[in-house]
Amino acid sequence: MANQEDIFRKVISHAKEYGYVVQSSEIYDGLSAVYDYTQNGAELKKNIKEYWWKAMVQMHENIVGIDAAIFMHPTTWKASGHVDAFNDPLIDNKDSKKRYRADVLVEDYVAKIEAKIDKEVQKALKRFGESFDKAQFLTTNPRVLAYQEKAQSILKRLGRSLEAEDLEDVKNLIEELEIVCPVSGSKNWTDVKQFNLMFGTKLGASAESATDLYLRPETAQGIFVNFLNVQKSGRLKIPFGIAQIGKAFRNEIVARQFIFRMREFEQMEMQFFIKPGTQIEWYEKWKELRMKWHLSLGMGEENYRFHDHEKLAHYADAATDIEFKFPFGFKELEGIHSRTDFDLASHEKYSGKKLQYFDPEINENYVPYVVETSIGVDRMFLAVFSNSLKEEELENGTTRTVLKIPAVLAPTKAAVLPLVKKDGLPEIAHKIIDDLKWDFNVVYDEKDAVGRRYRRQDAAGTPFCITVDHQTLEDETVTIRYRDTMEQNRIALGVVNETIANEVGIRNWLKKTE
RNA sequence: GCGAAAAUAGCUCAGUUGGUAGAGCGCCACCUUGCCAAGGUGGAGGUCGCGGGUUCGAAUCCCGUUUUUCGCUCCA
Repeated sequence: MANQEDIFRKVISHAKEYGYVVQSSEIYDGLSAVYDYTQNGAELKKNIKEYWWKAMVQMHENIVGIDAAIFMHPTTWKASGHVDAFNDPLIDNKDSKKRYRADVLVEDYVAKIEAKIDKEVQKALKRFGESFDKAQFLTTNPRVLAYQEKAQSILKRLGRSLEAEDLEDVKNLIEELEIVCPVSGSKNWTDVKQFNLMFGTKLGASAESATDLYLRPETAQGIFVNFLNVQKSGRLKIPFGIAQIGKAFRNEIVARQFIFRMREFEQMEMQFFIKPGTQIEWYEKWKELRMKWHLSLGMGEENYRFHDHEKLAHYADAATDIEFKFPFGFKELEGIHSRTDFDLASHEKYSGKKLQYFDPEINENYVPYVVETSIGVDRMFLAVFSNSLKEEELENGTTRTVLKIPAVLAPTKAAVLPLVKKDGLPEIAHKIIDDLKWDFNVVYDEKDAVGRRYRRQDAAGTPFCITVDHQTLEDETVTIRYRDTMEQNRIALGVVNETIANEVGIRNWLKKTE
């Protein structure tokens, strides 16, 4: 366990030292759970997104990509269920330090009253035997009636207070009912606080006329509200998918573990619209396809697993996570959900617009079902980065730090190194750079012994080093040195570009799982 | 948000009972070398997370605060 923590610490400090990730606003002591991607991190992130986009959009004739705005009409979030599901009134017990949802505490109390009613019924049943009329008993027994009245008045008051956002009254209610903490047994409560997991903001310059807006807590809704626009303009036939990459925002109570859980994060998701009744088939299909995508990067089959949800979200009828073995254990990397027609049907209801598809095969209109694949860009970044960082023991007893980022994703594809900085070697190296930079991110380095330069590129994650030496002057060949194996080959100057292109091309990587 | 621990140079860390801020690596310049890191010389870089207090004097003791890590809690 201590070892795991050490590894994670190394990952974080390596990310900083080699220009991948730093804490946001570091000079002002940072901002909790917000991180910036610096030069190499920005490239890696961009490459991850491109690898996903090409695999999903470019390689599927029936999937198109969109880019919806972060701001959306506020009603969107009522329709999606986020306004209700993301608003929790919470209260802490000062003695046990436990936190509860205030409404749940009250509801539990009511449940106890209902249990008492039930007990009365059981007692009566015993007393009167066969002739017992339960319905009549419930409407006439004075004790039961008193319980019922109490339960109802509590729930009414709770509902009223929550509706009016009168949190003080919710606390008063808890105190009046003398609800105790199940753990400490004490009535020593804090005030009730509202935790809204969506970030709110205002649209409109003046305060009076401004509209309350939310920063989107998921990108999916931008796809659902545009379902018909895209389907019609693209003349798309079911089954088809709409993909999107974009930022989402959640005001997490606890946001931690580096870039694993951030308040501002980026999602890559695809909503696949299908005929109702075919969802299981497509759900299984996408589970398989998405796992193949992950495995194509060669980061080790043993580092992935499916985790099926037992408790399903309000919108889903089947859900699984692809989990990855992060330095802190197996955690969710991607979610695959069968969302039914929940979202489109809900938007129909709230907007009053029909969001249906006319299926010419069966001559019928229907609200399509949806299977969603949703992966966190930042989590994917962390998966790639943490899995790539290795400390290797070499034969000569020394160790090397190497960042074995899959070449297709590596920020810098090659370093060009003159063996010495004289005899015209730097000039040749610069010429090679001038050619390669049309196609790849490349760097030049002439400082220090070449062995040390190799190690420097290893640690930065550069998969190839091209070295210009004195033989280059004679026969126009250079050596290419491979980061992962440390092997070198001598190749002709004329095939350098092609050689690298083969190694980093998306085609060759994605084909690995076909 | 609660509890615990931590914060000193870009990185990893040392700093004794409170007495003028250090090392290694890295970085920059020059010299030397030249195919798997750590030769030579010189140099830059820190008001010790921030604010307050105690003291003649605080990196060190006390209080507060911010950030990070771990545990709890939450996680559509």
